[in-house]
Amino acid sequence: MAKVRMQDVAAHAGVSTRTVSNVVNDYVHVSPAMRERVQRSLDELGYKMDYVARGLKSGRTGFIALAVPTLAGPYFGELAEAVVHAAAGRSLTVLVEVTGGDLETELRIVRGGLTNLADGVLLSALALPLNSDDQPPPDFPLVLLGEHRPGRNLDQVCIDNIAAARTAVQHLIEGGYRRIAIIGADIGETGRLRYEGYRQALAEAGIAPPEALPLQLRDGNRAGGMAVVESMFSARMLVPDAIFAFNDEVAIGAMRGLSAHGLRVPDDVAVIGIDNIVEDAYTTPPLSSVAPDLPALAERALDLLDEQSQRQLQPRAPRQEFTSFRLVVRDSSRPPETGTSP
Amino acid sequence: MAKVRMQDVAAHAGVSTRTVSNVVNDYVHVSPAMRERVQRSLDELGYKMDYVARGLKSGRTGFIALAVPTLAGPYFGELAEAVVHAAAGRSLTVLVEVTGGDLETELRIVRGGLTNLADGVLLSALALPLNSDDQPPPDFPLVLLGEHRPGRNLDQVCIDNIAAARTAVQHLIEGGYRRIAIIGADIGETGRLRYEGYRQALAEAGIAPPEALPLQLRDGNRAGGMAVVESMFSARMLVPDAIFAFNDEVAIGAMRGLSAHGLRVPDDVAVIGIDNIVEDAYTTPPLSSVAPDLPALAERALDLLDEQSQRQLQPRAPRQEFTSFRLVVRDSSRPPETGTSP
DNA sequence: ATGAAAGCGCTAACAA
DNA sequence: TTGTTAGCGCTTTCAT
Repeated sequence: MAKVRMQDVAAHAGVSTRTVSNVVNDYVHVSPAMRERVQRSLDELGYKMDYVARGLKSGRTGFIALAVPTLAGPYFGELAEAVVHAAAGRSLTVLVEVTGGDLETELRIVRGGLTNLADGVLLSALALPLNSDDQPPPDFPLVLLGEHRPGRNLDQVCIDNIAAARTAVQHLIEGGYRRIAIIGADIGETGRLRYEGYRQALAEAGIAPPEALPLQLRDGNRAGGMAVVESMFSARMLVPDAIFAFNDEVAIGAMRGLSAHGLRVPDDVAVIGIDNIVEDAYTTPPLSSVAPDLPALAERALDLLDEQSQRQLQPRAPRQEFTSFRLVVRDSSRPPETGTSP
Repeated sequence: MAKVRMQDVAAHAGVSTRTVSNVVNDYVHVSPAMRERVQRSLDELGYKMDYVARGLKSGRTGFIALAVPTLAGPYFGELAEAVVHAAAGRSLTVLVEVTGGDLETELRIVRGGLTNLADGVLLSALALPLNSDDQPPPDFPLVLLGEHRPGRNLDQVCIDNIAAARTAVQHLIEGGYRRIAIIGADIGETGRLRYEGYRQALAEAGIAPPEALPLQLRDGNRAGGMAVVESMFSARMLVPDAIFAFNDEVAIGAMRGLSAHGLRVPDDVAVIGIDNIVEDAYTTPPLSSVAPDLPALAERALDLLDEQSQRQLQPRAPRQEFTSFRLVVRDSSRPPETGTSP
C-alpha cells in the first residue's frame, strides 16, 4: 500500500488539490456537496496528511518542542505533563527532547536545531553559559523554562527562586529550628539563587549560618542528597536540626541518609525541599516542599511563545516572568511539639 | 537576520547547491579546497540545515519518536532515558510524545501520525484494542514497547510479564509468606498477565489465593495503591501477610496505606512491586521489585525499527521479543527472621 | 568532482 | 467556489 498523496485523492475525486486541501483543512468556502465527495475519496483511499510537507510550506507544524535535561527524575516529567496539558488546550502537540544537561545539545537547540520541526521551543537549560548576551537572539520562538538564566536576551518564565527558598527557610525558622543547613547551594545558578534566599531568611532572623557541609552536591538527585548527608557524618560535623535541600529529590536522599544513621525526621532533623513532586506525599515522613504553580508556568510559557510568533519582525525587549509558588507543609518539617497530622 | 538557505551559501561560495549539500553531508568526493571554501561560506553566513526540508526529500529525519502514556510517573521517564541513550549510540534523536493513554491518540500514532517526522516510532500502548488484527499493518517502522499486546500483527518487545510476576510471588512464598494478595490484576492486559504469573506461583506452591480485594485499581499509581489498601481496611478484610503490587508506584502507595494504619513493612505485611524504579531504593523500607532490563529493551526495540526500515518492501512475520528481568530484593520483602541489611 | 534541474507533498497567491 | 501553479529547502539523478 503505497503512499496516498493529495494529488491521488484529487484525481480520484475529479477535483484539484486545492479543493482537497480545503476539505482537509476545514476551509470555510467549500460547498457541502463537494466536501462530501472529496471526503469519500479521502476515506476510500485512506489518505493521511504529511505534516512535514505541510510544515515546509506553511511554516507551522502544530508541534512545540520541550527540551529538558532529563526524564529520569520526577520533576521534569511532571513539568512535561503540565506543558502537554496546556498545549493540548491550544491544539498543540508537545515533543519532548532530552538534552542530558549537555552544553552542546543545549546550544544546538538555542541555535535552532528544532526549528521547522516545532513552531516554538521551550528549553529548560542547565549548562547554557550565563553571559551569552553576545549571542544573536534566536530567529524562532524560544522561551526558557525554569531556574536557569543564560543572559538577558531571552524570554524566561520561572519561579522566584530567592523568594521560594526564603519561604522554605522562614518556615523552618518559625518552627523553632535554628541550626539550618542548606544542601545544593553549589548547583549552578539555581543553587546560587536558592542560597541567596536561604541567606536572607537567616539574616532577617538574626541567625548565623552553620558551618558549610563538607561535600559538594554533584547531582541534584537522591543519590547526591544521601551522599552529602553521609559526608556530614563521616566529617563528624555537628548535625543541624533542619535541612533545606536544593530540591525534593535531594531532600529525599538526605532523609534516607539521616534515617540510615538512626536520626528521625523531623524529631531530630527537619527537612524541606523544593518542587513538590508527587512522591513527597508518599515518603516517610511525607516531605514538606515549596510548590511551583506548574500549570501557570506552562500557560505563561505558551503565551510568550505565541507573542513571539506574532511579532516575529519587530522584536521586543525580552521578558522574565515569575509564576507563583506556595509552601506545602507536611510532616518532615513539623516541629515535634506541634504533633503530626491525624 | 533572515533564513540562510543552501542556495545562499552556494551563491556566496560561487558553487552549486549540489556542492554545498555534499559538504554539509560529508560526502566523500569533494576536493579539500572546495570543502574549505564552502565551509567558510557556511560559517560566515551561519547556515543551519532545515531538517524538515531534508526529510521531505530524503525520507529520513534522524529522529525517532517514543510515545508513552504519561511522564508524570517515574517508570516511563526512566524508560525514555534508556531509549534516548540507546538512540544516541546510533546518532538518533528521540522525540517523546505523551498520549495520555488515550485511545484516539494511540490510534493516530499507529496510523502514522508521526510518520515523516520520525524515521520510526516506539509506542507504549495502553488503550489500543487487543484484537486489532483486522487493521492494516502500518506502512512505517513501528515497534510496541512494553506490556500491552494489541493484536499479533505488530512487532513488540517487553518483559515476560507472567514470568516476572511469578518470580516476584515465588520470592514471597520462599520468604514464608502465605496469605499473598495481588493489587492491580484488573489493570488491562498487563494486569491480566501479571495475575496469571501470580496464580501460577501460588498453584505451584499449593496455596489458595486469599479473598480478592474489594476495590479495583483505577490507576496504576501511588494514589491507586493507597486507595486499594484503604478499601481493604474499611471492608474489614483479613489483612494479607504479603502484597504483590501491579508496579512499584502502586506498591509505594500501598506501603503508605499500610503504615497509615499502623502496620509495619515487612514485619506485618511484605510488599513487592515491578519496575525497579530509582525511587525504590529510597522508600521506607526500600522496596523490593522485579527489574526489567531497560537498556536491553531499548536496544532491541531500535534493532527491530532498523530491521523494519530495511525490509520495507517484503514484510516479515511480526515478532514478539522478551527482554530479561531480575529480582531485586530489598527490605520490604525480607522476612523478619532474616533480619534487615546492615 | 561539480553543475543543472526535477521533484518530495503540500499551501496559497493568482486566476477564472 | 474551485482550478492552476509557483515555490518551501533540500537531495539526487543525469550530465559534464
